[in-house]
Amino acid sequence: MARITLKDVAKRAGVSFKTVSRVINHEPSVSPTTSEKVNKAIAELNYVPNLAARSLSRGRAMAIGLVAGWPVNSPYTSTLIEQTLAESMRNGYNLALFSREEGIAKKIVNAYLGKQVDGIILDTNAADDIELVNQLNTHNVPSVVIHPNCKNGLKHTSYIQINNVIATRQAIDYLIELGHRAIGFVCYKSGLNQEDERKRGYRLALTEAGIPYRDEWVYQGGGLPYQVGFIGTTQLLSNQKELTAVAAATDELAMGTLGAIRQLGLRIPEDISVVGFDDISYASMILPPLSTVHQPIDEIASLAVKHLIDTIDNPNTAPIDIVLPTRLVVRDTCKPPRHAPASLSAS
Amino acid sequence: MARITLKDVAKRAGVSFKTVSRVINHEPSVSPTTSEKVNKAIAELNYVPNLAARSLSRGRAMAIGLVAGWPVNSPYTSTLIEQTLAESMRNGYNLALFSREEGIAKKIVNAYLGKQVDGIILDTNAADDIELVNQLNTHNVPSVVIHPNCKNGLKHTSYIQINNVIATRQAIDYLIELGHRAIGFVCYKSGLNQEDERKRGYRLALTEAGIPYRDEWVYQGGGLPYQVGFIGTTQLLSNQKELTAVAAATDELAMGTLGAIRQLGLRIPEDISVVGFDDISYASMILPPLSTVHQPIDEIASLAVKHLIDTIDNPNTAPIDIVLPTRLVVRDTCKPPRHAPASLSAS
DNA sequence: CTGAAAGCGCTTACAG
DNA sequence: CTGAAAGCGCTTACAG
Repeated sequence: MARITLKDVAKRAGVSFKTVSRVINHEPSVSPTTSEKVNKAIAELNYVPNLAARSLSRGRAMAIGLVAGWPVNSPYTSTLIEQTLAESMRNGYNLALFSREEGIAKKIVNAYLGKQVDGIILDTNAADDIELVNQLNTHNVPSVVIHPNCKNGLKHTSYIQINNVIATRQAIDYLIELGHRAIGFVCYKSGLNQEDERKRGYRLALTEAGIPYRDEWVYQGGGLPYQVGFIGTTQLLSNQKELTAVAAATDELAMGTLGAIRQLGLRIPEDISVVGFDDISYASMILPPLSTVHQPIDEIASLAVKHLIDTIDNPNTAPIDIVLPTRLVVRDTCKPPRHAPASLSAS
Repeated sequence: MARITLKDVAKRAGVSFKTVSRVINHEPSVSPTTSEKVNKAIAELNYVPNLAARSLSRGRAMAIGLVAGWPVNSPYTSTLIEQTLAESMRNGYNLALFSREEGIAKKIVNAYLGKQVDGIILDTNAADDIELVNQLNTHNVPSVVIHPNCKNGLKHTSYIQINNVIATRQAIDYLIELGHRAIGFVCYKSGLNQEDERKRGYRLALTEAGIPYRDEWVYQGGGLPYQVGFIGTTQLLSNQKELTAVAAATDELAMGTLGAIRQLGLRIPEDISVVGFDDISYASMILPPLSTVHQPIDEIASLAVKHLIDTIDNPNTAPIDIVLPTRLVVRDTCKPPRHAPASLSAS
């Protein structure tokens, strides 16, 4: 089965192959009759354009690259991949996936220079990528960075993120409005923005509600998400009997929190309320469904892809620096505490 | 910054551009002196070959496509993607991801004919893809199918899978050896091979140990994994007080099983033993770590990629049809039942 | 509205 | 061990 090319179609349709090219690319200047003839030939021959050839002559790969966080199979990363993939295909672009590894900066830049991808989406969540971002910028690679852990004020790079302080406050405020005053907080210990900001949000919410912040209410651990959540919650609830609610800095942590509460023989939400962050798909799939703060991964992904393509189409497109809103999703893990203090809710 | 090409390098190194091409492709017939000169020029100019051009002249995309299951962010699918990605990059191939959607068959075939990918890995787990597999085969697309739900005896298609009956028996046999006789089984209701085979494995293990199979010990539900596991286990344990262990047909189901057991005020593994299947990464990350049957996704992925590349390199490569072994992973969710019957273990 | 030419950056035979 | 030619299948200006 020899490859069918433009010329074969042209011959069959009785036109020049340039005209066929015009039809394929939907250029306006083709008479309906001709275009119909050509389309018929294309269908009969089952012709498919060779993208490599187009890529070469057009200087476009029609593919974008995604550098995702590790592990790829974490709920956050895999969802980001899923949504980025969907949006790319919707826009006629292929998605090439790259893993974060030794020498990735060079690999990415080469993929761009070698025209395998037209631009890069980089998820910096929980990663330190200054070097990589700088490289992309130096080589003028159209790129958008998701959840930047730092911004270098670069001219060619766009940023998309959420406000973790506000996000956390949405959850803690909700708990406070329900009447909780003794609220534990479980998070990772790390120097990463996300963790620091979420902890700051927790503290701020408490303080502004007139509840003094206490170090004993906060557990910061290192290790695997579920285990940090499980161990942290067990410790918090065993030592601080006054706690009526636990907020976990991520839903993955919250999974451990739920397990720990049950293990302690307590009920959710009757005895202890729980709130998470991120709204990973598990949040709504477990029992009881987890109340959490929704991080709009789908919007992030779709905005990232669209803006990247805009930048590819027109290199003069101004970079964006956008903060997307988060929102509280009330499900079944929160309830007023058994002995609610007389009207505490402020705003 | 104009693109740097073979010719620029050739000029700088003072050789013909053909020689540069030889050096890049590590062809043996180049004198060390020349090759050194060329490499120097490449480094100085920061030259990167244009893959689109190479693709065009070589007829190779240096990329393989993966059609993964939906949702992409399930533990199984995302891990498969992760491992396929790693192995592809290790072999110098890019990975293009495709989502299962309307018209995917045509899209995939076109990606191949249009030389965006050199071959396809198709994960059929929990999907009915006869049409797609047939299409790939008809168009001679090098392809390997993972977990085929059916095999058409096609000449150009390879298969990689596990034996779900044996896998399940490994788990149930283990429980039986520990002394359990009343073992519940939670699974999805569906006509998919995987479910049917796992249920058959459960039944077989029981029967061969001289334990009569009982329908009341099996829960088959539809819906979200965690919820099926949770509801099924709650129901099983509430109605069949004799049960001392629960086997879940997948680890995702098992997550729900664990939640349900705790909710009932029972302990794992003191009161109830639990075993899962698949060994998703969560299995070892939760508390208590889940005993389960390991499905070698990494081996599956790496074998799939390697065989696919072999087939791409040499179209006469004979298709493979391989069943990879699974193995029991003992962690902390199983224990002999409280009142173990006097020596039951057979083999 | 349509065609002939040149070129995208590489590689594959063919010579020498 | 190295070079000159032709071509991969398209597209981009340039003509008519």
